Amino acid sequence: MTTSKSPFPLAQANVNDPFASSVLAWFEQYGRKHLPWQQHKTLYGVWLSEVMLQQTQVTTVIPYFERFIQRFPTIADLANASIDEVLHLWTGLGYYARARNLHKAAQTVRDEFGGQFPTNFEDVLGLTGVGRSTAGAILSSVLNAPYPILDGNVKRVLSRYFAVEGWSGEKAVENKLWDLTACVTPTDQVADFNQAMMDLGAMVCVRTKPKCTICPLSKQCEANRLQAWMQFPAKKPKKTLPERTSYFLVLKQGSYVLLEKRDAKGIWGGLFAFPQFDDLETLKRSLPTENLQILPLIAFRHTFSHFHLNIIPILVEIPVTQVAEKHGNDMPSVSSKAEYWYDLQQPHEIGLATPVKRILDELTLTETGFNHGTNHLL
DNA sequence: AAGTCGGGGAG
DNA sequence: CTCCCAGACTT
Repeated sequence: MTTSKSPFPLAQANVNDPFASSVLAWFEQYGRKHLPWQQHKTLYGVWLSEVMLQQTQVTTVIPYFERFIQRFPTIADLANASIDEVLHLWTGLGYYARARNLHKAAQTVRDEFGGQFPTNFEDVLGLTGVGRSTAGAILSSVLNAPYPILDGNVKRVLSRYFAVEGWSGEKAVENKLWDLTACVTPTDQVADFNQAMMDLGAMVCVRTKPKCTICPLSKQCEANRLQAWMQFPAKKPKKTLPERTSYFLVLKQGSYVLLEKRDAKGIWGGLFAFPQFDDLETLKRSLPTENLQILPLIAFRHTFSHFHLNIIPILVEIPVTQVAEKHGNDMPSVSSKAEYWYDLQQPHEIGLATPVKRILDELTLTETGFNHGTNHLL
């Protein structure tokens, strides 16, 4: 017999406590109950939604979730799919490590849990891409298991209600917020309560101009009492994003464009992208033959979490010869930097970063003649 | 503890 | 432009 003490405290409140009862009463009347992943709840569907929702707004996730579930109705379907197809369905959603982790975790479920998504907290937490909050969200949402959650919404509600000082990026503040969420989360009706806290944060206790007059917690909210909602939660210390410039080689021959598969690690990991260079000279030296026409397309900026990237696409067209018609349509192997000639007329389902997809879409418009040869990138 | 990972919604 | 979103992982 074991008394394994989890380092993660369970929900500790009673549903009749003022905090929980107020939140649950509000949820019954105003909470969101018709989101796609809330219908016919399954561990798989809620898991998928929670991963997609990491650092991503609900309205953005919905169409991705629908497409993903339709293509991969079960965990087995996901586990048995190729990573390229998974990344293809993730294209545009960002944070692509989530897709790679999701795919790997699906294979873990298949191989180590007999295809059944685990219901034990430690097992769920062990799946790659699933942290404490996501694990708690899944098990509480589907099974009413008594686990607290701590996402951006809950952090904001609790930071204001208890007037918590400091930025949640600091470990001490993070721990304090975890203690608080465990304290206010009831042991019953956990699914509704956790959903209610997120809905409150998303609909009432919003970042700017919170609707305190209609908030079920305003009577006991410390920030409201102090008339200081803007001070909570403390803002992340801002730093000016560094700026970089890259040249994208758009090497085109007929309807084919050269892409290469990026390393699994790093930015746009596992996606296909144009060969990327720090300067124009290096790009030119990489060209297969001399005397090819260099045509700079319109430059644009793409912003990541931690830097700005100025992108200068360089179009280089290789004349179509008889010999050149024989581009292999083989997908590159798993080796990094594998080359792949992307056919604008018959695009393969692979993962593409948004700026790459944008350029390819423009090329496709030109290629199909729909745009009468006007390239918007020019 | 700090840095790394996208892209977009909203102001 | 700024700020941040149902965060997790790596170093």
